[in-house]
Amino acid sequence: MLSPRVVRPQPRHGSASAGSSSSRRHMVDADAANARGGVPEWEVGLPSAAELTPLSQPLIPPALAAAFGIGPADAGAIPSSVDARFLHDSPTSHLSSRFDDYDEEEGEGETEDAATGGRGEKKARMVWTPSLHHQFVEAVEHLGEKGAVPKAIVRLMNVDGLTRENVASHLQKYRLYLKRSRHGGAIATQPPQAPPPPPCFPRFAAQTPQDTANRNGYCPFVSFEKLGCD
DNA sequence: GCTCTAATAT
DNA sequence: AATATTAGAG
Repeated sequence: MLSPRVVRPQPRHGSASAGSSSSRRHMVDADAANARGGVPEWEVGLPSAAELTPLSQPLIPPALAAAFGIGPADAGAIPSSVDARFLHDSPTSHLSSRFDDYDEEEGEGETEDAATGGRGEKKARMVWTPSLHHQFVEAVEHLGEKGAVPKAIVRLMNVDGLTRENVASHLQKYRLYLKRSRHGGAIATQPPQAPPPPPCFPRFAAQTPQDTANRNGYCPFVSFEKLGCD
């Protein structure tokens, strides 16, 4: 029940700004997410399957939940805990979902603040899962170039807990991506030669050599190059 | 004063 | 690189 509302806004660097809206940020602990991506020791201390089962098999498979836009899975919202790789996009991707509800119990593992004096509240960053991004893109396209402003987008997406700031930030990047796409014709960071796609996953069109690198099939997050063009 | 956006920070 | 935060403009 630890409510992270006592967040300590550490003073930036001598900026005298005092207008922080106290809207709650709800995000998961970044540590949890980070741990997901970076555990190199899989083979050492693998927990028994019995431990994993209850976690990986909630009630409904994430993809299914996503398809129906329902559910505890919160398809679009689950950070990296749930395999976002299964949620490329859903047919009905504009139903509301939520990505908060994480702040409810995040106090469970918080121990460090006790040591440092109670000001160790960390805020997790939001994760734009493929589903969320898809909703985002749909909203943007529906609103048109002129209407696609953060506020409207947030409204259209109707995702609980999604803030205007979240969208604004994402939108900024998304626009950059669009610009770049138009300019170089394609993502000009890679040679026009099409790398021979080794069959990793049928559902994943291997697009970049990076995918080849990820031949274990795990895509932590699909960035704009891969997400954007829907 | 609010929202948008570009710049900047983490 | 992805997201957050700030700063300035409209």
